[in-house]
Amino acid sequence: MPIASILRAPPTGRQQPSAAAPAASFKPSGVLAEELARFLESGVIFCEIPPGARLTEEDISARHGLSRSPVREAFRLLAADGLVVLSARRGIRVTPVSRRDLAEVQGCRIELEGLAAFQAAEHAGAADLAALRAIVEEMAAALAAGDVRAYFNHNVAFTTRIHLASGNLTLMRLLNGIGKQALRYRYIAYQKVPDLMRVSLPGNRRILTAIRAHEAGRAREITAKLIRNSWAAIEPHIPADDDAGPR
Amino acid sequence: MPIASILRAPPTGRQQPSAAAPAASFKPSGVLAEELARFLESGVIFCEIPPGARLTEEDISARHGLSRSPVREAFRLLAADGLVVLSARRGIRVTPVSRRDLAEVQGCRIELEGLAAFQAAEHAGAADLAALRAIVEEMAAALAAGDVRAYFNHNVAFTTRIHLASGNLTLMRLLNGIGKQALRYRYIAYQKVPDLMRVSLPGNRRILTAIRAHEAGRAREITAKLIRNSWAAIEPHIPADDDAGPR
DNA sequence: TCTCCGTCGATTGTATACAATGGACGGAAT
DNA sequence: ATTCCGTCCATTGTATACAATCGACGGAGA
Repeated sequence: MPIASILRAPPTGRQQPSAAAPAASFKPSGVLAEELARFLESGVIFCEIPPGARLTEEDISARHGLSRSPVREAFRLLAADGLVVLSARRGIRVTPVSRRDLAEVQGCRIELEGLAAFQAAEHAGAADLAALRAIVEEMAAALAAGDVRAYFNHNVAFTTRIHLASGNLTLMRLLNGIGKQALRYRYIAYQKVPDLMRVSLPGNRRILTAIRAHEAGRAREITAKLIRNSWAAIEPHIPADDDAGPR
Repeated sequence: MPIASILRAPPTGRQQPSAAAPAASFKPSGVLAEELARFLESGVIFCEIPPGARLTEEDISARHGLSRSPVREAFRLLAADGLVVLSARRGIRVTPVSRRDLAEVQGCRIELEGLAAFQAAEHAGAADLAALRAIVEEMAAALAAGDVRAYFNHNVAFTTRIHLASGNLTLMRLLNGIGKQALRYRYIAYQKVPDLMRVSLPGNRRILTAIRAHEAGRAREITAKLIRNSWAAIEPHIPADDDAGPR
């Protein structure tokens, strides 16, 4: 039982659960599969469930006191976002991190985030600009307070708001997919290299400036450069070769 | 019952089906959900199941003589590729086509296919080049024979082989997602504008030339231009505004 | 006639039982 | 001692039954 105490408390006990359901670990409000997916997702992103960890549907459903149906569906959702790898009848594994994977993810992100920034600069309205400005201030506050996790969250919000401002639903879908995978690396980055904040904030300010001025090409360039920066900062902290590594 | 006779024959009758299972419509070999997903997928791509059509899990499972479990999973797979839209408790609809959607898809494709061509030009080995050359010849043959559907299939194979040659698994995953959606538009294009073949073939030849010469930037440029061309050719054949249209 | 509310049907969400498969382990034959 | 084969176990794939929810329809009241 490798990942011991991470996902322990079953949450809800809806309908007619045969055994009594223990305490809650996430909100059991709406669709169980999605709630569970979000819960597991954050676990993976913040490396509370370590890369390469092995999971089973049975295990998770027992731990959370729900049936395999929503658990199974949740895992499919994670797999679609590249956070876990499903091997038929051989269990489920959290996608390992590797420099190669990092390179692929960041390479794609440069294109897609660049496009998002470009289109955001073209289409951004007053509401978008105001929201972005507000988020940047929160980032600045988090930096001043030295709160890495808060900075990280606001940074993610900033990025997401740009995606929204692009008005391109398909692009958002793609970014959402790859973004989940990228978030794990981004979190590792801020955790290992907190000083990244100092580089990131001015960069994001410049992106906002470019968007406000409707300078699409420049917004794209700055975005790309920022991703390359963080890429370079992360890389030393990722094991050199995990893809063909031990199982 | 709108989409009448398209998906009629149930396929397998595995395990203990309560009623006798009619004739097969797809191969029941391995994992039912994936087989079914591929079957429905091609139905959507080739517009045998028309855009905007409404489907239900019950309906499909009855038609194919299998339970809702694999059907449900198949629809999740299609949804992940953007081919259908799931509305909780209100049924499933084939993603409508629209000029706006087309613009989004093609915009993203320009970036991603461009990146794939770029990286393919960097990494392509002898095997990749040989395969690409062979496919181009098949495309030429299909053009000579005036076989639109064959040309389309080979064209898709060509694109896919470039993705493979890029060696970027993450990029392939993204392209696979958006690619499915794009295929529908690409098929409409070749169906409505068969002459597109005449423009497409030389363009693909030039991409191959650029890849063979390891001219990554040029490979990207030509790819982007080719997509823009087909985009322009398709657009007039898509209804102007389907997104906010009638339900 | 118009509006509001309750009932009902259609459809998906969830729970559970069973089947099938792939790998690990152990025993027998060489 | 080594290899091959058969059995068992873990895990997912599939089938089915039941619950919950959304929307539509119709009736009662104003």
